[in-house]
Amino acid sequence: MEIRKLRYFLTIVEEKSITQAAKVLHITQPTLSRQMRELEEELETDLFIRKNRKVFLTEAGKILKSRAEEILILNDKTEQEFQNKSQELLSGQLSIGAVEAENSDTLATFLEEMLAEHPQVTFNIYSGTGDNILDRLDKGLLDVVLCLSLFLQKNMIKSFCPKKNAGVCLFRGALF
Amino acid sequence: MEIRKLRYFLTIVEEKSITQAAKVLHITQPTLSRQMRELEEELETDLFIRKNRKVFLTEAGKILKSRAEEILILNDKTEQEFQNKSQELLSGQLSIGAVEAENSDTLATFLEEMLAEHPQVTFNIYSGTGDNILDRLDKGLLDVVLCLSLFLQKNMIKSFCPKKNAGVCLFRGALF
DNA sequence: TAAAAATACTCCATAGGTATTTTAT
DNA sequence: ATAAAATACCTATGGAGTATTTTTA
Repeated sequence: MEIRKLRYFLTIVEEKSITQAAKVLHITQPTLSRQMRELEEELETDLFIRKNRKVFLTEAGKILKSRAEEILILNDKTEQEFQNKSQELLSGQLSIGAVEAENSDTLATFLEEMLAEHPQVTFNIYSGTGDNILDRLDKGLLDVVLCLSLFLQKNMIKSFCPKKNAGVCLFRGALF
Repeated sequence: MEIRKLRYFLTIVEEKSITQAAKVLHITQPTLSRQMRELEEELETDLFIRKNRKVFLTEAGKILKSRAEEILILNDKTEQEFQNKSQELLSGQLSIGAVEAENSDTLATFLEEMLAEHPQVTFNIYSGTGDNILDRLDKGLLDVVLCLSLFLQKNMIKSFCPKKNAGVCLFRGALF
């Protein structure tokens, strides 16, 4: 059962005619007729009753109609999402401040994930004492500050990501 | 965006490897690789980062993962529904009693819908006075009695379908 | 160097088209 | 008689395979 056939099916339901639906879909009537026969064979059920030069739904057809509507709505919303947001992915240069060297493992993991999630992002890493980092932060030189949650300095950390209890903290942007 | 490609995509996510996913899907690695490139081109987005001989999801890939899961669950449930219930459709002979001739329009509409919904059902129509119909009903000769709701006789009607306020009433079976 | 992914082709299944027949009003 | 659906047959797109090269740990 493929998306295409479900879309063909729903168009026929809307147009109440295979010929009319074929016009809407910009395919020929025999192609559409055969595709629907294949869908019926696939589901081992009749979906339509041909009567009075119109197309009626069987009980099974009505069930498929509601299911197909759900599936197509989800599908189309997903495609929309990618059409609209394809260029909204995070990109650019990110300046990261790491408090001391003790959390280099966390930093490595974080970077690996970031690189996988945001391939267009490049990084600058700054290491230093808490005061040093805080200073750079004040001057707007850092976008992200990384530190172990045990050593979180409340006056320094404005937002904390609860998903990662090792303590990845963001100041600018909205990564999480 | 077709169901098949979404299924391929999710298998790669689960297996964290194109080669491994290809084995699971019983297709070859180059086929799967090309299908995913096509999906990426279609959505105009990178979905994977190839790193450390493993496959990581990009941000866009993570979004598609959750959407694809929803779509495939719906799709598979629908297919299941048809596999299991293909022969459970209503069939047989239905005896219908119509109170007088005044609701022939309602009867015609009802029959048209029934025929579309239940192609394997054949009908017998009995027309008569309320008493006449009630008599046939008592003898078990009628399955369905049709009448206008204005003229519903409470002692006669055991169940009434609220969806159709014209008054289509069922005694045996469970059409609604 | 070894394992996985990407490329370059070839093949074929099937979506799609044209011409025609069948069916039903 | 006419309009819609079905059937038969042909074409072509793209899904799938084999062989090979490229990449990276």
